[in-house]
Amino acid sequence: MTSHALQGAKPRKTPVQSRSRVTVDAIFEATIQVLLSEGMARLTTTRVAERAGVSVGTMYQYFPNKLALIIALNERYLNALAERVEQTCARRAGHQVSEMVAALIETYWTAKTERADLTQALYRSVAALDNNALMNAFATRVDTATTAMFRQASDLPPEDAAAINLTLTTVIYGAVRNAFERELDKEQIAALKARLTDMCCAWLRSVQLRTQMTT
Amino acid sequence: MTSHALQGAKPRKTPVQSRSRVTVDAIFEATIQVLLSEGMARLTTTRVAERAGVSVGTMYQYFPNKLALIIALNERYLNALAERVEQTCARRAGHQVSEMVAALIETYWTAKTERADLTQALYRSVAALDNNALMNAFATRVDTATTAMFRQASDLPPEDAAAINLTLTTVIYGAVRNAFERELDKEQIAALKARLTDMCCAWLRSVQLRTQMTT
DNA sequence: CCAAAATCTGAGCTTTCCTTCATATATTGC
DNA sequence: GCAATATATGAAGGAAAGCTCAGATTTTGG
Repeated sequence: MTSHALQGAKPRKTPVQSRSRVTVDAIFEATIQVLLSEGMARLTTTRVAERAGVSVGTMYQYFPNKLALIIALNERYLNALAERVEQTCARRAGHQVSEMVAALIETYWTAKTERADLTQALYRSVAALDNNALMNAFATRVDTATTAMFRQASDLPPEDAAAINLTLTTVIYGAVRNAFERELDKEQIAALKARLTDMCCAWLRSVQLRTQMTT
Repeated sequence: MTSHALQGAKPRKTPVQSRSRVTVDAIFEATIQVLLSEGMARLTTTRVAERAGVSVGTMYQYFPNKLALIIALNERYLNALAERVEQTCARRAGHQVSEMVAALIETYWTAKTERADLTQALYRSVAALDNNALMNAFATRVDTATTAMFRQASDLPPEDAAAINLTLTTVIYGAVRNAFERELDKEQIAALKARLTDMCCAWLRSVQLRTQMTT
């Protein structure tokens, strides 16, 4: 089902000349703008093409259908996000868990905050896709990076990394998303971020205490 | 915008005879089934009516349009959920925060787990609506109940209730949702639930320690 | 400078689906 | 039993949107 869901979602043709690369970029940008101004329900191929300043036919030369366009847009965004998380993780090898958690939250939170409206629009567009594959692929990729990081924490038994990773990432990603779906002002958002970090660290300390006792 | 989004979403006619109440129930149940089997994208009025064993015209007698149907379905579900949370909250007045948190997680988690597939289908249907109003109304209602509960905790300064409530609910609701969107087996889900409770409690203890010191 | 390849165009075909309404049937109150 | 009211029907109108294709335009490589 997973592989089938992504079938026919690949670009029909890959741009080779520079003008077509410009075209594809324009289409992506137009998709974002339509998504923001009209919402997923009113996002049509004609509207996107019009906004991008190209004809519908051109759009269909690079995306076999509307779904493929939305999927490609999300892949683009998720890849960029995954790269940032991977960088963050790579830089924290050997540090303390608390630092790792803080860095992870920081990275994720900033990435989402930079374009909060886009973040929300994309969340919705994936939901409308009825397609788990996309998010799962991203989750797996990021999980690999974060688990590897936690395994190299200076103050954590490496064998606990996987379990701790699952808990932390679920809480962090979930909380961040929820924070953005509520309509909160900047202060509340900032306060939440600090408390989320606190909470994760408090839990980690309690876990560390427990493992010390049994040693 | 909020009020406008819900305009025309009210039932066109309220059932008065018992047979029509049966009809409306059948339509709701059919909507759920179509949502589960076909997904939001392929949910059409004809399909719903067919599944419900009524004609399209009948459906339009109670719901002015497709959107209203989806909204009504979600309202129904969210109201039931809100009631359960309110009950949970009412029963914990005067208890310790840790008990409150555990009860809140328990309630929320079970409600979502009972029909995990429906939970996910509804999450997606709201997303497709592009409608914050619905979720906001629910969030506000539940927040009132939980904040009131925390204000009556035996081991918490009442003035901290609001802030603590925001943090806890964001983390809990977010984490629960995220847990359901990942494809995890039952064991992992159960483990997550326990750790989420642990985490909230660990944080609360650290907050209590800090306020004790300054007193 | 020219042929081949790449890219672009957009009117229009087709499909899908929402919604209406004139008509028919069932229920209620008297 | 009979009017008034409530409820059900589903063919058909109409609008919206996805997608195609035959031909025009631009770029490239030699």
